[in-house]
Amino acid sequence: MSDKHPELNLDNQLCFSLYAASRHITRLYQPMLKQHNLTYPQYIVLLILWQKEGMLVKDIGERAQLKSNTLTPLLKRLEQNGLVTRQRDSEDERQCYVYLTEQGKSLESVCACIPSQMLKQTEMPVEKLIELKQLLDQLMVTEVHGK
Amino acid sequence: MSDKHPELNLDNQLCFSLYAASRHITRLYQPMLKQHNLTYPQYIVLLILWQKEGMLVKDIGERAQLKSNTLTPLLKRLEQNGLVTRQRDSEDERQCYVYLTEQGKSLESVCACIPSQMLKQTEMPVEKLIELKQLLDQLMVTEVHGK
DNA sequence: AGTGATTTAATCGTGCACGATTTAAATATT
DNA sequence: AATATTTAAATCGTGCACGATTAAATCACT
Repeated sequence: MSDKHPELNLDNQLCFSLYAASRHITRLYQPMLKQHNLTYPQYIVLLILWQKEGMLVKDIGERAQLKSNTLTPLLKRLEQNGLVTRQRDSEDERQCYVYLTEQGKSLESVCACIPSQMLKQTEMPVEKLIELKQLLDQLMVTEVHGK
Repeated sequence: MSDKHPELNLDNQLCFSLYAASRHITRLYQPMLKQHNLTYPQYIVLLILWQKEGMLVKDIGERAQLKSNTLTPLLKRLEQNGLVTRQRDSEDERQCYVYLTEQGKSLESVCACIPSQMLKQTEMPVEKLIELKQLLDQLMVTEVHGK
Protein backbone atom coordinates (compact mmCIF):
# COMPACT_ATOMS: atom_id res chain seq x y z
CA MET A 1 0.00 0.00 0.00
CA SER A 2 1.49 3.27 -1.17
CA ASP A 3 1.60 6.06 1.36
CA LYS A 4 3.63 8.75 -0.30
CA HIS A 5 0.72 11.08 0.36
CA PRO A 6 -0.91 10.12 3.66
CA GLU A 7 -3.15 13.16 3.39
CA LEU A 8 -4.80 11.36 0.48
CA ASN A 9 -5.61 8.27 2.52
CA LEU A 10 -9.35 7.78 2.34
CA ASP A 11 -9.42 6.93 6.03
CA ASN A 12 -8.09 10.38 6.85
CA GLN A 13 -10.76 12.18 4.89
CA LEU A 14 -13.52 13.82 6.87
CA CYS A 15 -15.24 14.55 3.59
CA PHE A 16 -15.63 10.90 2.69
CA SER A 17 -17.06 10.12 6.11
CA LEU A 18 -19.56 12.89 5.55
CA TYR A 19 -20.45 11.65 2.09
CA ALA A 20 -20.80 8.03 3.24
CA ALA A 21 -22.73 8.85 6.42
CA SER A 22 -25.20 11.01 4.56
CA ARG A 23 -26.02 8.27 2.08
CA HIS A 24 -26.12 5.75 4.90
CA ILE A 25 -28.73 7.71 6.83
CA THR A 26 -30.80 8.32 3.72
CA ARG A 27 -30.86 4.56 3.15
CA LEU A 28 -32.12 4.07 6.72
CA TYR A 29 -35.03 6.42 6.00
CA GLN A 30 -36.08 4.67 2.82
CA PRO A 31 -38.17 1.78 4.21
CA MET A 32 -40.24 4.25 6.23
CA LEU A 33 -40.62 6.80 3.45
CA LYS A 34 -41.43 4.22 0.80
CA GLN A 35 -44.60 3.39 2.74
CA HIS A 36 -45.79 6.90 1.93
CA ASN A 37 -44.36 6.84 -1.57
CA LEU A 38 -41.82 9.55 -0.66
CA THR A 39 -38.14 10.04 -1.40
CA TYR A 40 -35.86 11.61 1.18
CA PRO A 41 -35.57 14.99 -0.58
CA GLN A 42 -39.35 15.06 -0.98
CA TYR A 43 -39.64 14.40 2.76
CA ILE A 44 -37.32 17.35 3.43
CA VAL A 45 -39.56 19.63 1.36
CA LEU A 46 -42.62 18.40 3.24
CA LEU A 47 -40.87 19.04 6.57
CA ILE A 48 -40.41 22.62 5.41
CA LEU A 49 -44.02 23.02 4.31
CA TRP A 50 -45.40 21.47 7.49
CA GLN A 51 -43.62 24.26 9.36
CA LYS A 52 -45.02 27.01 7.16
CA GLU A 53 -47.66 26.68 4.48
CA GLY A 54 -47.72 28.55 1.20
CA MET A 55 -44.05 29.18 0.67
CA LEU A 56 -42.38 30.41 -2.49
CA VAL A 57 -40.14 28.03 -4.41
CA LYS A 58 -37.34 30.44 -3.64
CA ASP A 59 -37.96 30.27 0.12
CA ILE A 60 -38.17 26.48 0.11
CA GLY A 61 -34.92 26.51 -1.81
CA GLU A 62 -33.25 28.70 0.76
CA ARG A 63 -34.35 26.44 3.57
CA ALA A 64 -33.44 23.18 1.83
CA GLN A 65 -30.44 24.70 0.10
CA LEU A 66 -31.68 23.61 -3.27
CA LYS A 67 -32.33 25.67 -6.39
CA SER A 68 -35.26 25.62 -8.76
CA ASN A 69 -33.49 23.27 -11.14
CA THR A 70 -33.80 20.60 -8.46
CA LEU A 71 -36.99 21.80 -6.79
CA THR A 72 -39.23 22.35 -9.79
CA PRO A 73 -39.22 18.71 -10.93
CA LEU A 74 -39.44 17.49 -7.33
CA LEU A 75 -42.44 19.73 -6.63
CA LYS A 76 -44.12 18.57 -9.82
CA ARG A 77 -43.81 15.00 -8.57
CA LEU A 78 -45.29 15.96 -5.21
CA GLU A 79 -48.11 17.70 -7.10
CA GLN A 80 -48.62 14.63 -9.28
CA ASN A 81 -48.93 12.54 -6.13
CA GLY A 82 -51.54 14.93 -4.73
CA LEU A 83 -49.51 16.28 -1.81
CA VAL A 84 -49.03 19.92 -2.92
CA THR A 85 -50.44 22.45 -5.36
CA ARG A 86 -48.47 25.20 -7.06
CA GLN A 87 -49.85 28.61 -7.87
CA ARG A 88 -48.30 31.72 -9.37
CA ASP A 89 -48.45 34.89 -7.28
CA SER A 90 -50.97 37.19 -8.99
CA GLU A 91 -49.09 40.21 -7.62
CA ASP A 92 -45.76 39.03 -9.02
CA GLU A 93 -46.13 36.46 -11.73
CA ARG A 94 -42.49 35.45 -11.45
CA GLN A 95 -43.06 33.86 -8.08
CA CYS A 96 -44.69 30.52 -7.45
CA TYR A 97 -46.41 29.59 -4.19
CA VAL A 98 -46.52 26.01 -3.02
CA TYR A 99 -49.45 24.87 -0.87
CA LEU A 100 -50.11 21.59 0.89
CA THR A 101 -53.24 19.69 -0.12
CA GLU A 102 -55.40 18.09 2.57
CA GLN A 103 -53.60 14.85 1.84
CA GLY A 104 -50.25 16.58 2.19
CA LYS A 105 -51.31 18.10 5.51
CA SER A 106 -52.63 14.83 6.86
CA LEU A 107 -49.31 13.15 6.21
CA GLU A 108 -47.71 15.22 8.97
CA SER A 109 -49.21 13.26 11.86
CA VAL A 110 -48.51 9.99 10.10
CA CYS A 111 -44.83 10.92 9.72
CA ALA A 112 -44.48 12.15 13.29
CA CYS A 113 -43.20 8.73 14.36
CA ILE A 114 -40.35 8.67 11.85
CA PRO A 115 -37.75 10.64 13.86
CA SER A 116 -38.15 8.43 16.93
CA GLN A 117 -37.98 5.32 14.78
CA MET A 118 -34.75 6.61 13.28
CA LEU A 119 -33.36 7.22 16.77
CA LYS A 120 -34.12 3.62 17.67
CA GLN A 121 -32.00 2.42 14.77
CA THR A 122 -28.97 4.24 16.14
CA GLU A 123 -27.09 2.94 19.13
CA MET A 124 -25.44 6.31 19.57
CA PRO A 125 -26.52 8.16 22.73
CA VAL A 126 -28.65 11.24 22.11
CA GLU A 127 -26.03 13.60 23.55
CA LYS A 128 -23.54 12.43 20.94
CA LEU A 129 -26.09 12.91 18.19
CA ILE A 130 -26.71 16.46 19.36
CA GLU A 131 -22.98 17.09 19.48
CA LEU A 132 -22.67 15.74 15.96
CA LYS A 133 -25.45 17.97 14.69
CA GLN A 134 -23.85 21.04 16.27
CA LEU A 135 -20.51 20.29 14.65
CA LEU A 136 -22.16 19.81 11.27
CA ASP A 137 -24.06 23.08 11.56
CA GLN A 138 -20.83 24.84 12.52
CA LEU A 139 -19.14 23.41 9.46
CA MET A 140 -21.80 24.98 7.27
CA VAL A 141 -21.12 28.51 8.44
CA THR A 142 -17.38 28.46 8.93
CA GLU A 143 -15.97 28.57 5.47
CA VAL A 144 -14.17 31.82 4.91
CA HIS A 145 -15.36 32.60 1.43
CA GLY A 146 -19.11 33.08 1.50
CA LYS A 147 -21.13 32.16 -1.54
CA MET B 1 -45.65 28.49 12.29
CA SER B 2 -47.21 25.18 13.20
CA ASP B 3 -45.41 23.20 15.88
CA LYS B 4 -47.77 20.37 16.63
CA HIS B 5 -44.89 18.04 15.87
CA PRO B 6 -41.65 19.66 17.04
CA GLU B 7 -39.81 16.43 16.22
CA LEU B 8 -40.54 17.25 12.58
CA ASN B 9 -38.89 20.67 12.77
CA LEU B 10 -36.18 20.74 10.15
CA ASP B 11 -33.89 22.50 12.59
CA ASN B 12 -34.09 19.52 14.92
CA GLN B 13 -33.10 17.01 12.27
CA LEU B 14 -29.59 15.70 12.41
CA CYS B 15 -30.26 13.98 9.12
CA PHE B 16 -30.86 17.22 7.28
CA SER B 17 -27.66 18.70 8.70
CA LEU B 18 -25.83 15.66 7.42
CA TYR B 19 -27.45 15.90 4.00
CA ALA B 20 -26.78 19.63 3.70
CA ALA B 21 -23.22 19.48 5.03
CA SER B 22 -22.28 16.69 2.66
CA ARG B 23 -23.47 18.63 -0.39
CA HIS B 24 -21.85 21.77 0.98
CA ILE B 25 -18.44 20.13 1.25
CA THR B 26 -18.76 18.54 -2.18
CA ARG B 27 -19.41 22.01 -3.59
CA LEU B 28 -16.24 23.29 -1.89
CA TYR B 29 -14.24 20.58 -3.65
CA GLN B 30 -15.58 21.33 -7.09
CA PRO B 31 -13.38 24.28 -8.14
CA MET B 32 -10.27 22.24 -7.34
CA LEU B 33 -11.49 19.03 -8.94
CA LYS B 34 -12.78 20.75 -12.04
CA GLN B 35 -9.20 21.77 -12.84
CA HIS B 36 -8.45 18.08 -13.29
CA ASN B 37 -11.77 17.37 -14.96
CA LEU B 38 -12.91 15.24 -12.01
CA THR B 39 -16.16 14.90 -10.10
CA TYR B 40 -16.15 14.27 -6.38
CA PRO B 41 -17.16 10.58 -6.62
CA GLN B 42 -14.48 10.08 -9.27
CA TYR B 43 -11.96 11.65 -6.88
CA ILE B 44 -13.06 9.19 -4.17
CA VAL B 45 -12.40 6.26 -6.51
CA LEU B 46 -8.97 7.65 -7.38
CA LEU B 47 -8.16 8.06 -3.66
CA ILE B 48 -8.91 4.37 -3.31
CA LEU B 49 -6.79 3.36 -6.29
CA TRP B 50 -3.88 5.57 -5.22
CA GLN B 51 -3.80 3.51 -2.03
CA LYS B 52 -3.84 0.18 -3.81
CA GLU B 53 -3.51 -0.42 -7.53
CA GLY B 54 -5.36 -3.07 -9.51
CA MET B 55 -8.47 -3.49 -7.42
CA LEU B 56 -11.62 -5.35 -8.36
CA VAL B 57 -14.78 -3.35 -8.96
CA LYS B 58 -16.24 -5.22 -6.02
CA ASP B 59 -13.41 -4.14 -3.71
CA ILE B 60 -13.61 -0.53 -4.81
CA GLY B 61 -17.32 -0.75 -4.16
CA GLU B 62 -16.79 -2.06 -0.65
CA ARG B 63 -14.39 0.76 0.14
CA ALA B 64 -16.50 3.52 -1.41
CA GLN B 65 -19.76 1.88 -0.39
CA LEU B 66 -21.04 1.95 -3.93
CA LYS B 67 -22.28 -0.90 -6.10
CA SER B 68 -21.50 -1.73 -9.70
CA ASN B 69 -24.60 0.07 -10.95
CA THR B 70 -22.93 3.31 -9.84
CA LEU B 71 -19.31 2.31 -10.32
CA THR B 72 -19.41 0.82 -13.80
CA PRO B 73 -20.48 4.02 -15.56
CA LEU B 74 -18.16 6.10 -13.37
CA LEU B 75 -15.18 3.84 -14.17
CA LYS B 76 -16.03 3.99 -17.86
CA ARG B 77 -15.82 7.77 -17.67
CA LEU B 78 -12.47 7.58 -15.88
CA GLU B 79 -11.33 5.17 -18.60
CA GLN B 80 -12.60 7.51 -21.30
CA ASN B 81 -10.58 10.31 -19.72
CA GLY B 82 -7.45 8.15 -19.75
CA LEU B 83 -7.06 7.77 -15.98
CA VAL B 84 -7.76 4.05 -15.56
CA THR B 85 -7.97 0.86 -17.58
CA ARG B 86 -10.29 -2.06 -16.89
CA GLN B 87 -9.39 -5.66 -17.48
CA ARG B 88 -11.22 -8.90 -16.83
CA ASP B 89 -9.50 -11.40 -14.58
CA SER B 90 -8.40 -14.26 -16.84
CA GLU B 91 -8.69 -16.67 -13.89
CA ASP B 92 -12.25 -15.61 -13.13
CA GLU B 93 -13.92 -13.86 -16.01
CA ARG B 94 -16.68 -12.51 -13.77
CA GLN B 95 -14.27 -10.18 -12.05
CA CYS B 96 -12.93 -6.94 -13.43
CA TYR B 97 -9.66 -5.37 -12.36
CA VAL B 98 -9.18 -1.62 -12.48
CA TYR B 99 -5.68 -0.23 -13.03
CA LEU B 100 -4.37 3.32 -13.00
CA THR B 101 -2.78 4.60 -16.19
CA GLU B 102 0.42 6.64 -16.00
CA GLN B 103 -1.73 9.72 -16.25
CA GLY B 104 -3.92 8.44 -13.43
CA LYS B 105 -0.88 7.75 -11.27
CA SER B 106 0.69 11.12 -11.95
CA LEU B 107 -2.45 12.86 -10.77
CA GLU B 108 -1.75 11.74 -7.21
CA SER B 109 1.04 14.23 -6.54
CA VAL B 110 -0.91 16.98 -8.22
CA CYS B 111 -3.90 16.34 -5.95
CA ALA B 112 -1.82 16.09 -2.79
CA CYS B 113 -2.45 19.77 -2.08
CA ILE B 114 -6.23 19.44 -2.14
CA PRO B 115 -6.78 18.31 1.49
CA SER B 116 -4.74 21.19 2.90
CA GLN B 117 -6.52 23.65 0.63
CA MET B 118 -9.83 22.31 1.91
CA LEU B 119 -8.67 22.73 5.49
CA LYS B 120 -7.84 26.35 4.76
CA GLN B 121 -11.42 26.96 3.65
CA THR B 122 -12.73 25.83 7.02
CA GLU B 123 -12.43 28.02 10.06
CA MET B 124 -13.07 25.06 12.28
CA PRO B 125 -10.08 23.98 14.39
CA VAL B 126 -8.54 20.66 13.39
CA GLU B 127 -9.43 19.01 16.71
CA LYS B 128 -13.10 19.69 16.06
CA LEU B 129 -12.83 18.28 12.56
CA ILE B 130 -11.27 15.11 13.93
CA GLU B 131 -14.01 14.90 16.55
CA LEU B 132 -16.61 15.32 13.82
CA LYS B 133 -15.06 12.59 11.72
CA GLN B 134 -15.00 10.20 14.66
CA LEU B 135 -18.66 10.81 15.40
CA LEU B 136 -19.56 10.24 11.74
CA ASP B 137 -17.61 6.99 11.61
CA GLN B 138 -19.32 5.86 14.79
CA LEU B 139 -22.70 6.60 13.26
CA MET B 140 -21.89 4.28 10.39
CA VAL B 141 -21.32 1.24 12.59
CA THR B 142 -23.90 1.76 15.32
CA GLU B 143 -27.19 0.95 13.72
CA VAL B 144 -28.62 -2.16 15.29
CA HIS B 145 -29.85 -3.93 12.20
CA GLY B 146 -26.89 -4.75 10.00
CA LYS B 147 -27.23 -4.50 6.27
C1' DA C 1 -42.23 56.09 -21.64
C1' DG C 2 -38.18 53.41 -22.78
C1' DT C 3 -34.24 50.71 -21.82
C1' DG C 4 -31.12 48.02 -19.16
C1' DA C 5 -30.46 45.30 -15.06
C1' DT C 6 -32.34 42.12 -11.83
C1' DT C 7 -35.18 38.49 -10.13
C1' DT C 8 -37.73 34.05 -10.25
C1' DA C 9 -38.86 29.69 -12.17
C1' DA C 10 -38.30 26.67 -15.57
C1' DT C 11 -35.50 24.10 -18.89
C1' DC C 12 -31.50 21.45 -20.46
C1' DG C 13 -27.54 18.38 -20.11
C1' DT C 14 -24.44 15.55 -17.32
C1' DG C 15 -23.31 12.60 -13.62
C1' DC C 16 -24.29 10.33 -9.75
C1' DA C 17 -27.19 6.91 -6.40
C1' DC C 18 -29.72 3.02 -6.10
C1' DG C 19 -33.49 -0.72 -6.49
C1' DA C 20 -34.32 -4.26 -9.62
C1' DT C 21 -33.09 -7.24 -13.19
C1' DT C 22 -29.99 -9.56 -16.44
C1' DT C 23 -25.95 -11.99 -18.11
C1' DA C 24 -22.25 -14.80 -17.74
C1' DA C 25 -19.03 -17.31 -15.13
C1' DA C 26 -17.82 -20.10 -11.31
C1' DT C 27 -19.11 -23.23 -7.61
C1' DA C 28 -21.88 -26.66 -5.22
C1' DT C 29 -24.96 -30.50 -5.29
C1' DT C 30 -27.03 -34.25 -6.78
C1' DA D 1 -21.71 -35.00 -16.11
C1' DA D 2 -26.04 -32.36 -15.43
C1' DT D 3 -28.35 -29.09 -12.75
C1' DA D 4 -28.96 -25.68 -9.25
C1' DT D 5 -27.03 -21.98 -6.68
C1' DT D 6 -24.10 -18.26 -6.06
C1' DT D 7 -21.30 -14.48 -7.48
C1' DA D 8 -19.61 -10.25 -10.16
C1' DA D 9 -20.42 -6.88 -13.27
C1' DA D 10 -23.36 -4.72 -16.33
C1' DT D 11 -27.85 -2.85 -17.69
C1' DC D 12 -32.18 -0.36 -16.97
C1' DG D 13 -35.28 3.05 -15.05
C1' DT D 14 -36.21 6.79 -11.75
C1' DG D 15 -35.04 10.67 -9.09
C1' DC D 16 -32.04 13.74 -7.42
C1' DA D 17 -28.02 17.66 -7.66
C1' DC D 18 -26.23 21.22 -10.04
C1' DG D 19 -23.90 24.35 -13.67
C1' DA D 20 -25.55 26.87 -17.38
C1' DT D 21 -29.01 28.96 -19.97
C1' DT D 22 -33.63 30.75 -21.02
C1' DA D 23 -37.97 33.24 -20.52
C1' DA D 24 -40.80 36.21 -18.44
C1' DA D 25 -41.89 39.60 -15.14
C1' DT D 26 -40.46 43.38 -12.30
C1' DC D 27 -37.55 47.10 -11.02
C1' DA D 28 -34.33 51.03 -11.64
C1' DC D 29 -32.98 54.80 -14.07
C1' DT D 30 -32.66 58.08 -17.23
